[in-house]
Order: sequence, then structure tokens, then C-alpha cells
Amino acid sequence: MATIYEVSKRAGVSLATVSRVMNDSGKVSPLTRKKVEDAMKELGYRPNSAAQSLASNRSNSIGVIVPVLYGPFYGEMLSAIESELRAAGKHVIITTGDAEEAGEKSGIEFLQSKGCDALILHLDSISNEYLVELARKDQKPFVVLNRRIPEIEDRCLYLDNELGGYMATRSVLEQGHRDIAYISGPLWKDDATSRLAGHRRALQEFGVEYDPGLFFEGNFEETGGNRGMEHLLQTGRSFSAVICANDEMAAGAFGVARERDIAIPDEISIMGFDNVFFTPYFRPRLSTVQNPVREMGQMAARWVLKEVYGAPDIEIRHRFEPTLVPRSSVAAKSGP
Amino acid sequence: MATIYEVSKRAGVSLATVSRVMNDSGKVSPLTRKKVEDAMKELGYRPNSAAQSLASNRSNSIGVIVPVLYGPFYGEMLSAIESELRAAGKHVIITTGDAEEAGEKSGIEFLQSKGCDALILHLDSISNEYLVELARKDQKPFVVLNRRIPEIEDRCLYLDNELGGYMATRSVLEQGHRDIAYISGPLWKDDATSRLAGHRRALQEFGVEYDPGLFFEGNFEETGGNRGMEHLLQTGRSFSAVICANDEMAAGAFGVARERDIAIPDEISIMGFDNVFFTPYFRPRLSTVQNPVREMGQMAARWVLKEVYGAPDIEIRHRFEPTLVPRSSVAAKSGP
DNA sequence: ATCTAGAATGTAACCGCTTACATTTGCAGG
DNA sequence: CCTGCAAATGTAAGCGGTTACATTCTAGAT
Repeated sequence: MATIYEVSKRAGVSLATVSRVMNDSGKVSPLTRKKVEDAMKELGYRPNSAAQSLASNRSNSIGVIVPVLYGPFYGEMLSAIESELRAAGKHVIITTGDAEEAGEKSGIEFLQSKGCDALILHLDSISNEYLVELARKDQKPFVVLNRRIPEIEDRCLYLDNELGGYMATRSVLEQGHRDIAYISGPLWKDDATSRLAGHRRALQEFGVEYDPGLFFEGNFEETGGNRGMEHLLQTGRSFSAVICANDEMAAGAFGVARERDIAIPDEISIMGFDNVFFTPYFRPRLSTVQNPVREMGQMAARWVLKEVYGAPDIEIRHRFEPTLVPRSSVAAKSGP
Repeated sequence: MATIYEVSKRAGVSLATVSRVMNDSGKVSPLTRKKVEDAMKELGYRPNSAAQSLASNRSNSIGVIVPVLYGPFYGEMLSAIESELRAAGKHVIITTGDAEEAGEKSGIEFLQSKGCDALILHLDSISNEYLVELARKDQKPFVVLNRRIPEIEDRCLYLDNELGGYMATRSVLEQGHRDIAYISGPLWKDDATSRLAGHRRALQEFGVEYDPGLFFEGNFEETGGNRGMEHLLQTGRSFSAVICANDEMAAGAFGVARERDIAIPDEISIMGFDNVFFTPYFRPRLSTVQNPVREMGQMAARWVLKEVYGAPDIEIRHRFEPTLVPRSSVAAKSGP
């Protein structure tokens, strides 16, 4: 592989000049530039990125950590991040935190050790405090997805989950439902509690009392939906709608309803959250709330471009709004 | 950030010795090793990976290119690749080819320019010839997923798609079906033609003539399943089963059947392929063929570990076998 | 013709690590 | 006590770029 030295010789200029044309830095006369470019072409020159990193103290790599790589959710997000960053000549190093604290810490550690210029973090288990601390001892800059941490709010990009929860429940209330069950995510997760808070706000607004007997704390996975639905059914309480804090749990609820021959939405309406890509495959199609994952991923990439690489003219939005996606798993309440 | 130089000073040894303990290379007395390790700990030393790469001519990064990052398929594969590689201290740079030739070429180019030690390629559109060529002009080593290219067979890891197609059709034949429609993937793709070949072999084995009127060339996406099913229905030919060359198209076929109130599997049985993670959400649950994506991803990672980093005791398997996953969308043929 | 500011280019010192080779040390055998 | 050899450690030359600073060139002003 040709080096900058060979290029400089062939073009009859100095190393510095070659470097200048590569980086578009400093003044170079058009003629010289042409000579250099020709030389590069002829030699099939390609800069050695390790050398560039070492000399410039910049790796052009951004580390991304997500809880898991499979499933319907993160692919979408990564896709947006990667394409935005690639377009800017940066590359993305992806790792996972295995959705548990030790894994997430070691993932961050791993990315730091790889010399990333910045980190994009989507974490499940690590505490806010840890992140605040991490921000203080100025390691590499990072941006946090899907959390709102007051102390470092300018580094957070998040969905307004409370609003989403509110919208979901409100839409169900508007269909006349009053006995509404709720299958929540794990309450130690921010998004779970926020969605629940929104749910309760909607109930209150409609003058419906929140009934703990119609609540179940799930796990954001299909099994949680199964268990939640079974639990609710077995309590013997009547309800005409179930709101699930995400689509996977809605899938679980669907499954149980099917097994017991409960008609959706005629007997029970089911509402999801996230609008993951396979919700249209549900029958009836799942009514849900859109989580703008791609947009948030893209914004995270832009945050990095702006804050770390100084890209101009980028406006950062921190808060994202969900939108309602009414389909056919929620219907007007029938009967009394 | 501390450098190796500071560590060496603090430990009272030379640079070389520090490097030796870092890399476990050469002999170092236990005492010295301890001194160095202590010094590293005290300084919070972390090696600069750009400098390592430059000096050692090795980046410890592996480039991975997949057609797309979203959807049910590649996340699984990437997950396996990443975890295997991370365990070995390597990191993964992921990019996409956007499922089109130019994108794939520029993706490869991009990864090369990032100085990856090796590449793992899952390509849609690039021709075999291009890859053979790429293997010849010895750039970075690479392994190809989901293709079998005779000239470079030792770099290919692939599913036996022909066998999968055979198994799918055979299982349907065994249920008594004889009028079997087939919704294929795009025939310019290897896996599509292989699966089809397997289908035909099974038919032949059961003495059933292949009927081009019951064939449709889809696109491996849900829309292809929609169109395929509509087309088949509208030809007026009767058939009691449809085999879809992947699960997304099966989802499309499901959708159309639902709309037209065709009972699955009572009136028409539907068979999928791949067993992507959401197939259990189908109702009835989709019968399909397991594609061992994770295993193949893991093996690709091991290929790299062995071929590029010289890891010992790794056996490479090139051919992978699908397995049948019978669920409830295929039933015994009823009636005459 | 001389002076001078800016543009264009060159020089050379790093960036932090690896590694071939040289040197020193320790110890068994003679 | 000396040799010889292996083990342990040190020396220093890169790896391929970037960039502060120095130098040379150019052209307009005087």
C-alpha cells in the first residue's frame, strides 16, 4: 500500500502539501492540488487510518451501545445512526450491553478503549448517577438515548413517554372504554413509569379512577404480556380494554386472548406501544403508538457531528413526540 | 491519558518491557510483570489503540456489511458475530450495502479504508465474479455469508437452501397436498433458486409434476407475498397449499388469505422459510424452516479468528443445514 | 528597483506503540 | 573461577500520518 511519502515524491511536493490536499486544510494552489490528486490516483493511494488517528488524535469512529442487537427495535435505530454517520465519513463501532449492568459498563469500557471519538449510549440498567459521573470526569463525549437525566439534559434525547402513555389511554377512553387494564413495563425503568404516569393522567382527565386491581407489572417482553393477560383474566374483574406498555407484551396479550377465544377487539380491545415493524402482521392489526426510533437515532448521530466534529447548521432536538397509530385492535366499547 | 512511556518510568523499566507485559509476548519475570501491572493500574493506563494499530499493522477491527440493519434477520446474525468477536478483544465495524450493488461496493470500499483486518460480507447484489476478483488481488481477507462460490469455497459459509426447499415441500407433500403453489424469491438470487430447486426435487420425488401456473416470483418481502397470493388466487387454479420462500412473504400471503376469508390451514396451508423471530406471532403459528443464522454468524466470526488472527483449535464448518419447524399453518389436506 | 504582506510550500518534530537487535544478568557445567 | 547459554531487559528505528513553524515565492505598493 502506497504511503503519503510515495505520493509526495511522485507529485514532487512535500509531505505537508499532500496532507493539505487530503484534508482540505490550508492553502494549496490548484495546480499543485491537481498534481497531488493525480499521484494519489495513479498509486491507488489510500490513507492509513491508524496513522491519521494517531497523529490527529481523532479516530473518526463513534461507539454505539445498545441493550441487544436482535429484535425489532434497535436495528431500526442503528440503521439511522449508521447511515447518518457514514455519510459524514465516520464509522460506527457497535456493541451490546446484554441488558444488564455489568455488561453495559464493560461495553462502555470496551468502546472507550477502542478510542472512539464519541459514544452513543442506549442503556437499560446503568444508573443515571453513573452517567452523570461519567460526564464529569471528562472522558469521551457521549449522548444518551431514551433517557432524560436532569443533570446532563443537553446530552439526552428522549421520547416523551408520558405523553405517549397519555395518548394511548386517551384514545381508548374516547372509544368509550372505562374498565381499562394496564400491563406495564418493569417499574425500575424510566420509560415504563412515564408511560404509566401518562396512562393515569388520561384516566384522571376522564374522571376514571385508577384501579390497582387492573394493573400488572410485566417485563416488556412477550412473556410479560402472556402473564399479564392471564393474571388479569383470572382476577375475575371485568375490563373491556388492555393497554400494553409495548408491542411485544401486546403480542403476548393477543396470544392469551386467542387461546381463550376472546375476540379482539369485540370483547377486549388491545393497545400497544412502539409500533415496531411487525405490528401490521397482527390480526387484527395492532393499534399502537408510534415511537420515532429512526428520528432519534438520526438525531443522536447529528448530536455527535455537531458537538464532537463541529458540523455547522445542525439543530438538536432533545424531546420527541409519539403519535397515535390507530388500527383495528381497539374498537368502540360495545354494550353497557 | 497516560502513555506507555509514563508507565515504563513509574515501573522503572523500559518501553519494550511494558509492551511485553501488555501483549504477553516474550519473557518477563514475574516480579517485573507485577511492577508494570501496578504502574498501569495506578496511572489508569489504557493503551492507545491507534498507536497499536499503526505500529503493529493490525487494527483488531473486523468490518461487517449486511444488506440492511433493520428487519428480523440481520440483527440476529450481527449479534452472534459481535459477541464472538468482542470476547476475543476485537471490535466490529458495521455498515450496510442498502441491498444494491453500488451501495455494496462502496460499503466494502468504506470498510477497507477503515483499515479492518478482515471483512465479513453478507451481500445481495454484488456478483460472484466481483468477489472472486476481490479475493485475488489480495486486499484484506474476507469471508462470505450465505453464498457458495466455487472458486473461493473456503471463504464461504452458507445454508443448504436446496435442502431447505426440499424439506419444506416434502413436509407439505407428506400431509397429502398435491396442488402446491410456490411463491419464490427473486430468481437472480442464489438462495431463491436453490430453494426452488429443492422444492422441485421434492415434487419429483413424490411424482408430482411441477406446474408453472402455480409459481410466482416474489421479492422476499411482504408485498411479494401479497401479490403472489393475489395472483395465484386470481388464476382460478386450485391449490391446497402455498410454499413461500421466506417468512415475510408468508406474512403477505397470510394477509391476503385473511382478507378473503380463506381459512388457514383448513382451506389453504401456508409454509414459510427462515423462522424469523416473529413467526410465533402469526395466527395460526407459521410452519417454517429454521435458518440457523446465529450459528452462521458465529462461524463467520470464528473463521476470522482462525484465518486472520491464527486462533488455534477452531474448526470451520462451511455448510449449514436447515431444520423443519412444523407449527400450525400447515395441516393435512382435507377432502378429496 | 525595493519593500512587504500574504500565499504557497517545505521542514521536522511529534503522536504512542511494536519489535529486531543488542546488551546485561544469572546460573549450570567444567 | 571461568565459559557459555538462555533468560531478562534495554535501545532505538520505524509505523504513516499531522501540524507548528520556517522558508520561499508572488505581486502590488511605493
